[in-house]
Amino acid sequence: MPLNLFNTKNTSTFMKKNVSLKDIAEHVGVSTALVSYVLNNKLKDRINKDVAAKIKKAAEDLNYRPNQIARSLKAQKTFTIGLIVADIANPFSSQIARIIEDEAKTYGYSVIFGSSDESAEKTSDLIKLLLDRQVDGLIIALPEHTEAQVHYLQKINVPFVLIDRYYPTIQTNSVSINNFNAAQKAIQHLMDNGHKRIGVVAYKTSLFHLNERIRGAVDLLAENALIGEVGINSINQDVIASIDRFLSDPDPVDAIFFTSNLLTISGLKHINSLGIRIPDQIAVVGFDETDAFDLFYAPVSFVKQPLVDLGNASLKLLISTIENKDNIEVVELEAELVIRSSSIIQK
Amino acid sequence: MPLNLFNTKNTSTFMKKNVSLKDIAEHVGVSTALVSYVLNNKLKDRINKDVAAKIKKAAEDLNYRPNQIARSLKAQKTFTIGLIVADIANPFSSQIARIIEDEAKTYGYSVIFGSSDESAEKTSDLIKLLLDRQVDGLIIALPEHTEAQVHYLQKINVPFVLIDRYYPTIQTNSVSINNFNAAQKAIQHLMDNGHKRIGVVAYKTSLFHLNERIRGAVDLLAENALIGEVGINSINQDVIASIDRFLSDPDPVDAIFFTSNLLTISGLKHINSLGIRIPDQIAVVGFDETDAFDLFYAPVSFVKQPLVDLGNASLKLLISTIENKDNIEVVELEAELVIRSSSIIQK
DNA sequence: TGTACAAGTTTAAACGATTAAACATATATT
DNA sequence: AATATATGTTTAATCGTTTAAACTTGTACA
Repeated sequence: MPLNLFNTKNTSTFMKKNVSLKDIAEHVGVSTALVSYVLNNKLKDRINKDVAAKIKKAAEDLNYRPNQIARSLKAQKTFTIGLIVADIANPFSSQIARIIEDEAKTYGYSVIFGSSDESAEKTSDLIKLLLDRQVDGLIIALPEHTEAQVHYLQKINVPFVLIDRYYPTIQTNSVSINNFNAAQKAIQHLMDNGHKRIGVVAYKTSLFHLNERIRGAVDLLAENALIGEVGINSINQDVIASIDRFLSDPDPVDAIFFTSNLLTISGLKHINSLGIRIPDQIAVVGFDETDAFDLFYAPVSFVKQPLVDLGNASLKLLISTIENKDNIEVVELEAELVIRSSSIIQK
Repeated sequence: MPLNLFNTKNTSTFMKKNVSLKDIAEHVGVSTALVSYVLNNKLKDRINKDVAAKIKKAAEDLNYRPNQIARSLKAQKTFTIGLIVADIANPFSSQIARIIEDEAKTYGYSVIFGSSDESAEKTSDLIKLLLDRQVDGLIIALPEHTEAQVHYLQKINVPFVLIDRYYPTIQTNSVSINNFNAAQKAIQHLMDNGHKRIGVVAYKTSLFHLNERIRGAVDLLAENALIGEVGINSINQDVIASIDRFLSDPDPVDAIFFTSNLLTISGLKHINSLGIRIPDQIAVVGFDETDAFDLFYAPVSFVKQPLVDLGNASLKLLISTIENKDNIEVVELEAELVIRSSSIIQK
């Protein structure tokens, strides 16, 4: 076998060890305790200034960085929070994640995230994983059928905040919008613009927050409501079927309210493919913001959730729960209707 | 002050302590060492089966879960990786994040993420933060002017992989697409479709991977190239100026290649507002995928990066580096041109 | 009867930090 | 001179785990 001068394998055993308090202590000739006191600015008035200076210099010279794992173990606190969303690749989730990341940083916390894919089992697994890693608290967007997980978290007394989704029958910290009102804003707007027959495209789900959107719409539409139900695993197919049914109805729709961003996008694609003009033939209101709405030939009106407020409120609530605030808080924010041309008939 | 029967503050001092090996040991009446050996299936052939069964039962009954922080400290390994992206709220970043999350999980790793906002300083801070938390390795999408950070990581011998962006002059692990080829695919396609005067909208940056896109385009266009430069902090403004200049040129463009998703979206909005029809008056090719491209009246042709391959390759490379593979690997993947109606003139 | 070995378990150190308590030594107070 | 106080530093335990090494007891064999 030829000698390979460039083979770095042999040098790879050399791994620079991290500098510890012990290294500094030995370097200066004092105990690790003293080094710790100096670097943490404790016992300030007791410590010899020259020694303190020497220790600080040594820490600097050796490029000392405290091992947060060791700190966490001793302090029984990791300054890490777990964030469980449906799918970090979904813009709603990733925008929330970004807001929480920034807000967490201002409190000295880092974020470990996980995607549940709307699966209760994956949610369980993620909760366990994050708790095993000793996160100080959790922010969770729950999928369906996770009552057991919520009760478990309550039983073991872990700080957590539900975001976006929650169970109205279980008392927990939660931060969400008022989905009933949000839907009513959308429907009322369509009615105010003269639309009589309004279709609602919504998920077939047990999730309370999504059903509130339906309830808000139906409350205004009464027997005039046409509801299209969409399975989470057959979005395109069911959206198409819903729209087709809305149009072939004896009294066909003149407006459609889509109750999520994915439903809106799927619906707009189908309306496009049918050659139906928005808003002249059908008016449209969507839910949640995406670039696609801006760029659409008739910029899409939509219900805009206050993402920054949602993210910040959930983080603040979590931190105060971690810091021993013990009463439960339910934060409900109002969404805003952004009106653009997809729902306004030109005169 | 009235007595508040519902005040839970008083009970809040009760905090369920996590069950430790010591608790199991005391419960069964053995040493923690034995408990550890049993639960980790070590020394199998030496341990009394009845005792082992008792220990396992106790662990189960007490709902024992190993403290990963303590494990990490002892093992000098956290099974956590740090992911630094420009902005987790950007679809490109969040899609990559999702892929890395999934792939990491199959290796037993978790992901802590951070957004650099294209700032070299924030990148430094994030690297320090993540290293302080003892991540086993890093996957980083670097912003400009971060050579020092790369050299620092090399000096302290931390496993890391650069994704999307890298310095061709610094030997590091990296995973990216061939941006030169990607741009050429886009330009060649436009030329093949009879476009003669092609504008290229690109960031004014020192980032190699972005300049490769320009280089690829210019290589084919030669003196026919019209380049619009866009500052990262003035995207809309500069995109508008570039397009206006392209159009008012004595020899105006008949096609535009946008070299990122944000540039594409910004450009399409301006083209819309000018009432210019795509593809009849101007053909367009974008970069990276977004829902907005699908929904556009002329679905947008775009350069599609192999996100799944990028994510998986970077994670695999990182893991093998963590596990002591010592040679540097540069992975370069090919992007694919997805052709739709925005770049095809109807006959 | 003494030695070797196997079986089963414990001891103790280690990971890197924090911190109450103890310990020296010097200085002030009576 | 004896005692109190201030100053400066160390000792040792702790967080929860892992694991090499040591220890105990029993059994087999010469």
